[in-house]
Amino acid sequence: MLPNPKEEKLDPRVKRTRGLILQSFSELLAEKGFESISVQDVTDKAEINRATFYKQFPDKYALLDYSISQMFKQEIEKRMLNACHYSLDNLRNLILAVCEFISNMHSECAQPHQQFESLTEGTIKKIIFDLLSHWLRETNSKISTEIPATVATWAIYGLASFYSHNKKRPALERFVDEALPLVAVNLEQFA
Amino acid sequence: MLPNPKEEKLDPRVKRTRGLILQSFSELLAEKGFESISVQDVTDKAEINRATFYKQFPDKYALLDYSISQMFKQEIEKRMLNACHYSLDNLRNLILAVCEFISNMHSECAQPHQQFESLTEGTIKKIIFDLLSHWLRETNSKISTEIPATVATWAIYGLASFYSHNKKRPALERFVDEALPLVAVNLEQFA
DNA sequence: GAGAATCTGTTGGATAAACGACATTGGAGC
DNA sequence: GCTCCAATGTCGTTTATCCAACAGATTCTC
Repeated sequence: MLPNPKEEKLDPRVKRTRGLILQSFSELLAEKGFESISVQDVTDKAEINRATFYKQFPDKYALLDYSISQMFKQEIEKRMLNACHYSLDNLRNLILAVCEFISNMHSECAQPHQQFESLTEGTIKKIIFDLLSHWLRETNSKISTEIPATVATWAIYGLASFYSHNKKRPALERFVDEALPLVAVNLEQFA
Repeated sequence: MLPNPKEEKLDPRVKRTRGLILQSFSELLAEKGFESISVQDVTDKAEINRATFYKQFPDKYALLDYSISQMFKQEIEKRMLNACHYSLDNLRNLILAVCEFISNMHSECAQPHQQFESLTEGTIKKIIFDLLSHWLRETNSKISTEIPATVATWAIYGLASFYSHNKKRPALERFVDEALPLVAVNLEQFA
């Protein structure tokens, strides 16, 4: 993965511990709201020591961040968006991915409150922004990528949020096709 | 479990490690023969260090013993045979359990050679013998339990082995019903 | 049958996890 | 207000796991 060339050789113990924490955390999220999940709950279910949790994460908010980024990055990798370049089709796939990810998040979590969403929003947008910046810089154009990437990031996230909150969710493909040009217009100079 | 009142409070790390080893070992047994499974194979699949394996088990034969006992004891516990006493019905259930366990072992392992069987035979018989001894001693009869338990153990194992090797396996229930009296006759004095 | 490759069982030193304990915080119930 | 209880975050010590390396044994290959 290009934008994430780290954590290859990681101590197996750390890998194992994080895996157990992530697993039990996501199971707990399916049971109850984030705020009512304690670090105790997580470590009990994961069968690890509470002190070990704090060696891996400062607190449960850091765990939430890490958990969301891992899942979202995994989604990106699965669609091979991390290993490619900017194109209208890839942009379309990215928007699709974000819409589906956020929708799934809402359906898998027991209580996806507004507060929960605002906690995850920044994490997700950061990844979108990094990916878009990577795409745009790759074109070697001399235009600054920061502004266009920012606009596109917020637009994409906003679309996905809107879509996932929509009671009568329209067909996703149609929705994305309708929204795509509005996002792409600011990126055309990189195509 | 009465005949196994040990290993309650075990270091979580040890529990985890053994679990990973057992899991990957049984997966490997489903792929290839015991002799062609190396300690390397097990630790690679389990994602633990090879030195860690040797802290838990002297060699792969010890792992086989441990694995078989764990699975067989679990089967016994599932049928609640460990928490009860001697009766014709319980004896029948025990024979059923042994027959099914050995049959399953043969169907789940890729290459259940004769050599493999002789390695597991002693382990299984030990557990049967201990359980029978436990049952018989519970009756408080003054008769020595050693001889009757030995005879019954070998008979039961022999029946199960015969059954599992039979090409045209008869209905298990019928088979056991036919064999049951021959085993029970030596234990009637404890009923 | 010589050489290469693989597996074995073991070691010493580094590091992560377990454990028990502690002071602090914040909420629930009275 | 108050007490009680549970969760938090931190610490020092002990223990299990990791890792690299080793010599010896076995198997493969040419």
